[in-house]
Parts: sequence; structure tokens; C-alpha cells
Amino acid sequence: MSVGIRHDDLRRRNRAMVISAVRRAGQPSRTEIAATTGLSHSTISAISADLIQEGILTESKASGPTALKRGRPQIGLALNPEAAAVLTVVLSLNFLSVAVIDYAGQVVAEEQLRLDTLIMPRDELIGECLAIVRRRLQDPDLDVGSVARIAMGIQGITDSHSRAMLWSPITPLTDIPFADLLETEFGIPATMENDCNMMAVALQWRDPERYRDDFIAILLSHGIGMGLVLKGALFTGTHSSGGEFGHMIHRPGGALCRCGRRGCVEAYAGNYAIWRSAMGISEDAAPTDVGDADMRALAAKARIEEGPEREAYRRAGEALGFGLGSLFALIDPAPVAMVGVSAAAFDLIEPALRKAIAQTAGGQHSESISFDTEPNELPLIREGCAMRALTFVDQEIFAPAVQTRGGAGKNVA
Amino acid sequence: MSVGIRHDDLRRRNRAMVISAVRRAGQPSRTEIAATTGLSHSTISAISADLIQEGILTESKASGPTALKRGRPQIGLALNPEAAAVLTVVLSLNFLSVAVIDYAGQVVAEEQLRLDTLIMPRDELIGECLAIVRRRLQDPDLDVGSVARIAMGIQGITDSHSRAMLWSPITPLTDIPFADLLETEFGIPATMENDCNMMAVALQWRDPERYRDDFIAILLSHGIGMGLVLKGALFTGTHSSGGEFGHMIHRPGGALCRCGRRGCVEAYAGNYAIWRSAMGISEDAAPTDVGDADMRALAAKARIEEGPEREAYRRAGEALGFGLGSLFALIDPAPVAMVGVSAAAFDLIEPALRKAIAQTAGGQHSESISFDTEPNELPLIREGCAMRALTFVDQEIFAPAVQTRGGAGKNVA
DNA sequence: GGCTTTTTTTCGAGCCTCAAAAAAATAGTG
DNA sequence: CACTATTTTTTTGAGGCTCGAAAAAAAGCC
Repeated sequence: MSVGIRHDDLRRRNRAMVISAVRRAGQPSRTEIAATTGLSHSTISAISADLIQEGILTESKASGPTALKRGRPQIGLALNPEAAAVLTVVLSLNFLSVAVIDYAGQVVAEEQLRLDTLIMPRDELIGECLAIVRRRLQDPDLDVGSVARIAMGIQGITDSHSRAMLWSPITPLTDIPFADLLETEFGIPATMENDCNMMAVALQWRDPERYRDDFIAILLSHGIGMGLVLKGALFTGTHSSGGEFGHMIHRPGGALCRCGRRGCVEAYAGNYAIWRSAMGISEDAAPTDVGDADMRALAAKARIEEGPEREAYRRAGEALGFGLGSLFALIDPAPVAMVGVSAAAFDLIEPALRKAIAQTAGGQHSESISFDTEPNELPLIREGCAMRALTFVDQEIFAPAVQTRGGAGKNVA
Repeated sequence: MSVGIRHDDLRRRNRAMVISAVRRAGQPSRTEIAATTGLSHSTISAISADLIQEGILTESKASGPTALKRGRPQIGLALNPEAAAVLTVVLSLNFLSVAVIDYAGQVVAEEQLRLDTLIMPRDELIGECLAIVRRRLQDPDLDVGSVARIAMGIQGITDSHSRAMLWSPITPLTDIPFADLLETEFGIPATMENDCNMMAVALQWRDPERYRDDFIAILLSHGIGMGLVLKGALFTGTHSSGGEFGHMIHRPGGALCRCGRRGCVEAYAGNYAIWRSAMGISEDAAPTDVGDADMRALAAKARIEEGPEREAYRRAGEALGFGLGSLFALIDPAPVAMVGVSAAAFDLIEPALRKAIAQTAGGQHSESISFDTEPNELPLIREGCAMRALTFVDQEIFAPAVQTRGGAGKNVA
């Protein structure tokens, strides 16, 4: 609130601005950057000269389609892929995957692993995560020193400082400080990110037209999660990763939720809830994990004929609709992306969902609310982790106060 | 996202910082300001010299209790009350009040008026608002030129740009662009603020210890409103004032709400809802306005004996509790201030409210959530409007780019 | 080849902040 | 009362940063 802007901050921030403009735009010329940032050409010129000299940016002649114009051709600026690398770790139900990504955002190596997360003891789960990272870091093709950041994504609740997993549906274990464990083990700064938040980050990069300032990413899978972007920034709770849309209350005292409470949205719209309802199992029955194939079969049956399956999706849509309605009462309507296996059954969910929203405060503009679907969440989570790690590097490469790197530069004419 | 920091912004922002530090701290010395802002003494000295010379700040020797120390005594800096003035207009049910407030935040004049907002035609309602402002501005004791800002507060929904009232329970009229009307009429920049948002702003100034970064102000009155502060900043929706806590869904298809929909929190916890329930009137009955005195009598009766009155408050508490639970699922638990006439009956509401919260995701720390009550909302709303207007002036007095005022300063030795 | 157009770099000027030193103002002390 | 210690405030010179204007560079066009 009351922290002054120091003189050195200025350059630091404007450097960040230039890097961010390049990451966003692909291969912008200096002139384009000057236009988008509002800074003068001379400033951009000075900053980009520094950045090139430090090996962060590179000049690339190939401005491609713009080469047909009159005057001096623009010189595209691009991120130097070798400037750094980041590592992403995504841990989901029975599945662990790691990727090494260069500074320009290209995947240079990856590894995936099946494992039984639900029954693994603590040491083993942590051990597997560290081992897979170690294997990637020992890859002879990789310059270990260039790996500047690890971002780990996980289903469940993380703390607001992105340090630890507090709770997750993929394991009975709680409070695992993955970020600290990774940092200690490998000496590389790390964060622990919530899966749905990373989905939102990825969507923002994938389709900045649609997902710019305000939007919602909802994961429809075993559980119901949400990533929320408001005013262009990821929204997180004050203590946790926040945005636990799935545990808003749909019906007080209602169906039993995986979290042990009753009446949560998830207790009607999570895979297990749809399954429970379609199979005529009691709402008080303990949640069970349902495979993706079973869910697809359920959806197929619901599409063929009226019956308990279709009714289950209808109830899921209703729960999601009233939940979204309450959410929209708080933040006003915004574009929604439905992600995960049940997003593939959104055709079964949508009618009831829209009908419910229309009965809520958000319903004033219910027709104008648009939904997009993406059945596969894992690529999104990985992309989000990658971008999160890369933007961290973007803002870490120019160190605070003192000159950026060890002290290499600045002795040329 | 990608707007660069220009060189002149620096001074502008640091000036704002100094002014804000003075407004917050009362009479800080230059040294204290340097400490809180993190800027150097010389910078603070230069900026405060400018500000004093421009008549924005004044030196006040009376640093009072700190005069007993050794070295050179501190010189307190204070806001110059005559630097500017602002005007607040608060329109609530059957009541209109205006106050003139000097730059230091002291009320210098006020006027109040009873009127029948529910049945007034559009022209008349607007006319009364403009007339009461005109009377205050024509006060011979007031230098009209010094009035730099008008902030108007109203119950209901305003747009996210603080320009217009979109909907209000105090009148059947909708979409009145009060901010534009005031600006056109008086040539003074104006805003139209939501009442609950202003309550939150006022609480932040009244008790910054408790209400700092994250808290919730809930109005328990005819309707249920909320002002929400997250990460130190007022939270507003993307299109409207947002934070329509009262219209989150408590029971899908449930009791009839004043907004015409069913099952909103307000339909169980608004004055009319408590009254309806206590009197055994159907949940489908149209909401009626209940006077404060009637509500106090109802609460008194509920305190004496078990019965439908007590049950009505219990149901209100349950609705508020589940609503807060859903809210806490999204933003994590935070301190809550209950404001308005039914806040005086919070003793009747609290047990059921806590019981409900305990059944929700927010309930993990339900004991630690603390509630504060404040039965009278109008002073809070006025204070909030005043602070909003004043902080606007704080950041407008130093113009963009060019030197602050006409060009007076800077020809002294 | 000379001219036009557009991009990029260079250069001097103007500000801003900072650190250190100087000045100011008071309380203690003998 | 003179002098010292202490703390706050102002002054001063240095170093950086951005900006605007002008120069340089690198094409296409005739």
C-alpha cells in the first residue's frame, strides 16, 4: 500500500515489460514493442540492446510476411531458447509427468509414469516425484545449470504462497511441502501450483482474445475444481489456492461429498456423483472413483435414451448452474471453459445448467454467457505450469537493484 | 498488462505515496514517512517541500507526545484542510443526506432530508438530489471552487465504472446516471458508489488493524448487501458493483426474494424475510418493507421466549451461514463486519450461522472467524464516500505529466 | 544511382533518487 | 551558561533513466 517506487525499480520494470511483450507477441520489432508499452523508441532500443547482449533475446531477421514493406525492414526480437530452461511436474491420479521446456516455451524432453497414488505411502510418493525430476536433470543433453525454475501442478488445495500441497483427492496424504522438497533436493527455486489455476493460466496464453481479463475455468472430473481470473490476474484465496467452486453449497444438508460434508456442488456434479445418481445408489453412499471409460459409456447411454443416466447429468447441470449463478452474483458473468472428461458430456449438462442459471442473479444475461469445452486437462495443466515458471524467470533474470547477471556485460564499445 | 512506466510517473506516484502516508498516519514527520515509504530522506524532503509550497500539506509543530526526545524535534506534516473540499451525497430509503468535508476529512456542513423515495417520479428524485447539493454549494461560507469531487452513495447496484445506479431497492426507477447528472449540473467530477462498498472503505479507515487486506462487510437490513475487500483493494464485479452476496442461492427454488427470483440468501435473511417467517406468512408472499422499530420489537420478542420469532432469526442465520460458507470456499475465511439494524440482533443470528458455516468448506476454521457488529450503516456509508472522494483528490492534485498546478512553483531559491 | 520510406541508434537535456555531508534544533551536563 | 550529544531536516553532487530530435541504416521505388 505504501511502498515507494525507487529509482532502480524503473529500469527493472521496463525490462520486464519488454521481455513480457516479446513473450506475448512472438517476434515483435522494437517499434512494435515501443507502441505496446508506450515507452519511447530510444528506451526500447537501449533495453533490448542490453537484453541481447546478456543473451536473453536474439534478433531474428525473418519477420516473414511483413518483409514486403518500403523502408528499413523490421528486425524481429525473439526469446533466446538457450537463455534458460524450466521444468514442469504434474501429479494427478495415478499419473506423474515431467517436462523440460526451453526459454522460448518449447518442450525439449519429457517423461511420464503410471503409479498408484491412492495407496502410496508418503515417502514413496515424494521419492517418485524427486526421482523422475532427477532423471530428467541428469539427461546428458541438458545443461542442468540452465534450469531456472520448477513448477509442480497438482489436483487439490495448495497454500496461497504456492509452497505446499495441503489436500488432494489423489492421495490420503496431506500437507506435503513439495516446493520446499524440490528446492532442497535440487537447489532450484520451485513452486507448488493448483491444477485448475494452471488451466486458467494456460487458457490465457492459448486464447488471449477470449480469455483475457475475466474468465472461469472449471474442471469437471473426479472432483470439481475452478481456476478464476479476475481483472487479468489469477485469483487465489487468502490462505489457500482458493476458488473451491466445487465446495460451494448447493443443497444444505444434501448429498454426501468426497470432502465429507454435505450438499456441495461436487456432490452432484463430480464423476462419482453422476455415477452414483445414474446407478441409483444412495446420496449417502461413500464416493468411489469412476474411470474415464465408464464415464464415457455413461454419457453415451444418456444420449441414447431418457433414463436415470440422463437424469444424473441433468442434476449435475442444475448443481453447476446454481453454483455458477451464485458465483456470478459475486463477480458478474464471465466466459467459462469446461475442462475434463465430463466436459465431453457438456451437451447433456448444458440445458439444465442454463435453466438453473436463468433462475439466479447471474441469469439476467444468461444467453450471453458462453461455454467452451476441452476434454483433456493434463496438457493444459502442463502448459500453465510452464508459463508460470517461464514468467517467473522473465522477472528474475533481471535481478533486484544490482546488474542482472554475475557482472558479465557492459565492457563493449 | 503491458503499459510501461514513464519517467515522470515516478515523481507522480511518489507524491501520491507521501500524501497517502500523511492521510493515513495523521501527523507524521518526514522521517516517519521515509520509513514507511522506503524512500530516502532527501526524496521525502524534496517532495514535501513541493507539497507545502503548493498548499497541499502544512507543517504543524505540535507533534505532541513525541516532544520529549533528545535531538531536533520532529515537524509533523498534516493535510491542509483548505487545500480542497469534497461533497458526499447518500441516498437511502426515504432519506437523503449531504455533507461537505474539508481536505483533512472534517465535516464542515451537512443537510438531511426526508422524502418518499419509493413513489417519487424520476424527475423529482433527481431534482431533489441536485437541489440539496446546490443548496450546499451556495452556502456563503463555502468556497465553491475548492469542491473538487462529489461522491454519491446509494443502496443497490451500480455499474463497475461508478457512474450510474443500475437498480435500487429504494425506488422502482432504474438506470439513473447520477454521476453524469452531477457532473453536468455542477461541473465537478462525481462518482456513484455502492453503499456496501463504501461501508467497507470506511471500516478500512476506521480500524485498519482489523480491516486491512481481506475482510467482508455485510449489510443486514431491508436487503442483504456486501462490500468485499481482497488483498487490500475493494472488489467489484466486471460490469456492476458486484458482490451481490444477498443473491447467492441458498435454496434452489426456495423462498421468494425481493429481486423476483427464488431461494436467494436475502429471501431468508432480509428484514422482510425474517418478518415474513416470524409472522407465519407464506414464503411465496411478496416482500414488504418493515420498519426498524418493528424489527427491534421482533428481536426483543425473540429474545424473551422460544417461538416463531426466534425460529425466523435461526433461519436467517442458517441462510447467512451457508452463504458465507460458499463465499469462504471461494476466498477463504476472513473477518466479517455485520452492519445494519439486524446486526443489533446478531446474538439471535449467530448460533445458527456458526452451525451452518461449520458444515461448509469454510468451516475448517469456523471458530476463528470473528464477527463484529455495527447497527448504524449511514455514518459508515458517508465516511466511505468521503474517503473515496478524498483519496481521489489525493491522486488528482498532482496532474499527469506536466507540473502540478497552473505553474506556480519552483522560483524560490 | 538517387530518392523515399521506415526502422534503429546515437546524443544531449532534463528529471529523479540517493548517499553523504552540512545545518538546525533541542536535551543533557558540568 | 557554554558545550556536547543526539536526532531531524536540508543541501549538494553524482549517477541513472527516459525522452525528443537528429543521424544512421536498410530496404523499395523510379
